[in-house]
Amino acid sequence: VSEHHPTRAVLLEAGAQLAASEGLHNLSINNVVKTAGLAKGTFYVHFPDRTAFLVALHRCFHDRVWDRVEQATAGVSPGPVRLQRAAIAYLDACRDDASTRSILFDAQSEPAIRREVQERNATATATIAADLRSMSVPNPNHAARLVIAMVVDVALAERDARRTLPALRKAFLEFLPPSGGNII
Amino acid sequence: VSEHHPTRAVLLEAGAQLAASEGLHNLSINNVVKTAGLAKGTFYVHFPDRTAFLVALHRCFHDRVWDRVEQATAGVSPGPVRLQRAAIAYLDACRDDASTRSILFDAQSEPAIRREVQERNATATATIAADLRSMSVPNPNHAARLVIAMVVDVALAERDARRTLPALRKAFLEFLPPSGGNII
DNA sequence: TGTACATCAGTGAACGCGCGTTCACTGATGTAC
DNA sequence: TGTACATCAGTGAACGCGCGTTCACTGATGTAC
Repeated sequence: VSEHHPTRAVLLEAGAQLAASEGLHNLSINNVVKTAGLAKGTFYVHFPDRTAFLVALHRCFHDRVWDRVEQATAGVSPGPVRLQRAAIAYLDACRDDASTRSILFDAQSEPAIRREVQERNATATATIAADLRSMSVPNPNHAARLVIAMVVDVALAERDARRTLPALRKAFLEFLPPSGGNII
Repeated sequence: VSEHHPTRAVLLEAGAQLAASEGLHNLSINNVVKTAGLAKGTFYVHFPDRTAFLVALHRCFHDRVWDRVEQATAGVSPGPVRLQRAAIAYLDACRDDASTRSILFDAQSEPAIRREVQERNATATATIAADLRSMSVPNPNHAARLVIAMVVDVALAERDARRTLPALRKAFLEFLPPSGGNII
């Protein structure tokens, strides 16, 4: 099975579309192939089982979002500016993606996805910790974890509101140490 | 159906026990009645459907935790001390309750539970906002929301670790404005 | 050019399974007279 | 005290349903000679 087979992409797109319409129970294989306009057997040509599909779906989502974060922070050295730019790029990306809640939050009730999220978060934690360390925050790794918790919460709130929530973003940025609040 | 019927309590206890053993899929009615040692029909004597059961289960959990928070903050006026005491009581209660992850986090993929959590969080937000307001935090309501996000994240981390994580708690308390870190 | 064969994405009927829910029934308890 | 009836928590077999997964098959494409 090629990693970039077109039919595989059709299945993943159908999955993202169903994830957008509230809830993990919509993400049954029956629904996915129906939405994709393919036979049920085709699903198993491209994915060994449902879990593998969910993991692939999550990777797509994360890659999409992470690309935007990297684009926004390319060439910026660790510090408060990079941290703020990363957060804002992340929030904008999540706000624009209708599958955010299902894939980022709900899907964590599947153990396989939770492991995946933890791995991805480890990368993000390291980056944010570098920013915080350069800002002389005492506990950079633990603090980074908490920053992620806040950003994810803002992302989910904005997704539910279907728009940017500037006051909430501002409150978040004010939680960051000293120099915060200067580039928004 | 009496609100405090003993058989009802047996069903809820069985539910809490199953929630403790990783995952919402364990919380099928089949499993609940098997664990409770009752016939399947008995379930429907006490609960109209599965959703109502999950909501009741969540209320039990929340009441248990909230009692401890109120006990820890009784008579303390709004401010940094009350905020810290509430957070610590909350964290201790969640750490000691094996069903924390399933009921606080995973169950939110059920719309009915999410509504329930949002209601309960509204109460908590109001209390925390009062504390923050007395500490002259600019955006008390939004800030309170973010404080909850951090506390919940710490609670889940401690639950997974099955122990208190003092460094993480410290990092959290240091995110709180000025006077923070003085009573731990 | 034509023929024989291999490959492999795609198909869809069929499978067993566990789920949530229903319902006619049981049997203990309480009440009326 | 004994009898008739009402109540209602508890029972468990049965229901239909949608799920994830399997598998023998199709048919288009590529390769060998």
